[in-house]
Amino acid sequence: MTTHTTLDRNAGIAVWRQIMEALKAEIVSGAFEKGSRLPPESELAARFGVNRHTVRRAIAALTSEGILRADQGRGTFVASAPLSYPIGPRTRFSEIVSGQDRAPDGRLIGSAVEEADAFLANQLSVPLGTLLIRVESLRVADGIPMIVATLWFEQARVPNFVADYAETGSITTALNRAGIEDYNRKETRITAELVEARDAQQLGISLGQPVMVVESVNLDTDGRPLQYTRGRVAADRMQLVVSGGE
Amino acid sequence: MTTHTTLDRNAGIAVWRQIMEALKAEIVSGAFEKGSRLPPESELAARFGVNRHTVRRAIAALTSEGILRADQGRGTFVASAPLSYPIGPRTRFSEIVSGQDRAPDGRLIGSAVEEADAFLANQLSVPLGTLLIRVESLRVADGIPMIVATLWFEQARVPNFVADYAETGSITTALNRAGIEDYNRKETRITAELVEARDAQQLGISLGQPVMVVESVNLDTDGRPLQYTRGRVAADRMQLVVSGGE
DNA sequence: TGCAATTTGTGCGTATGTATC
DNA sequence: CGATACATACGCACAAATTGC
Repeated sequence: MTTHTTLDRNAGIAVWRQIMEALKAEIVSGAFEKGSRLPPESELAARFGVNRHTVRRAIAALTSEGILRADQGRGTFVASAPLSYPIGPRTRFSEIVSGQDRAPDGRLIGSAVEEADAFLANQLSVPLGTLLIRVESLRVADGIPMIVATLWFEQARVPNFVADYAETGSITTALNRAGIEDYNRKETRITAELVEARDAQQLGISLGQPVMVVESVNLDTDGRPLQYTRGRVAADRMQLVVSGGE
Repeated sequence: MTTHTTLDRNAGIAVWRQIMEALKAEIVSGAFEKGSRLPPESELAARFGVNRHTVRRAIAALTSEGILRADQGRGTFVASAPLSYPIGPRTRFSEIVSGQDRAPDGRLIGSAVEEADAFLANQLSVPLGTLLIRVESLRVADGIPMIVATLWFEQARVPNFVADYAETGSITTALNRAGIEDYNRKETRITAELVEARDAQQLGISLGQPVMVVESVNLDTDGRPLQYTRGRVAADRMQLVVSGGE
């Protein structure tokens, strides 16, 4: 018995793409580890009830995404599982990405100075109306956009943040230059929404696709709120992982 | 300026479906209120850069979902805007993630015995073909459906689980009766998808809405996998909270 | 070394679905 | 409502690379 996706032939989504998503989902959730061999095409075709060509097209799409690699005569192998993003007190995008052998980058999309409204003032523990720096950034792994994030800082604490971030592409480094040596994740709240038009364009995904919305507050070493972040994560490119082990 | 949705011509997703999702996203995000009239088909066709037939097909699909209604000679109208509950910083369901299996109201939807496929065998560390109990359950809070979950157990370990769960409404209690006194969450993986038709009905949400997919494995006190769960959470009703302290 | 089995890669003909005009 | 062009999916066959005996 097949456990998961039943193929929908009249949904306006090509069968090869449905198979591609199904395979990606299995790889993401750990059914196949990195480097392991996939079942042969003929077997997958039988399992999905389609022609081998159709499976091949799904594999080809995943190959061009760098997720699979096929060797003639040997088999098809998991080249690099889609990124998983472990959430914990020391969550840092660049470390997570480089820890999975990918090249991280942070691109500055835009920035502004604005006054703290009630919500932000509460999140950052500052008086209403405090001047904040708002930064829009796109985080990229191996050239593939992963997260669109909006970050708020108290302007007085990191006056030169925008220039430093634009130069280095790393939030941690930019904060270091402002004299902030370390920080910890306080709490992370996760929900999902349909992607907004602007984010869809930045992430290069279609409208109507879901994104995970990750809200978090970082604390400095004194336990004072330093940064409030609202990230929108491309759901099909990344998986959030919460370790339950303690 | 109109944000131009880029239509992928060779993405394996039919153009009419991309337009359908784009329109749905606009309705969800409140660009059109309930009862308001959509632009005429010719105008939409021009905006998306497609033939009017293609727009008509998108509208037909939305009509069959009950989202739009077309009146000859008058126009196309928003019949029912998908409902959405605002998510605030004080959403209170954080316990459900850490103690997801102790949800106060668990309703048994169905159950079956099936053989472990490759994926489940791997997750549960059992041989391929091992008999598993699959349980479909709906978890409700304050009368509002929150999560549709599918749980798999090795049948030999909990032979009477279904009856016990149906009687008590509690997974923990049902496991206790099978002699399993305690278990721990190994890891939780979170991603987001568009809701499937069956889940949409159970959760009482519209098609096209996102759900958070929460996959987890529970270990018994010996560290052996006991249960694999795949929960679909109504994203607009619930927020997952991860504390940074772990 | 040879040879068979397995697995990916490729070509072609056909039927159906999709989108335009 | 056709007529047309293209993408999608299928079925069959065979070539090329790898592995194991």
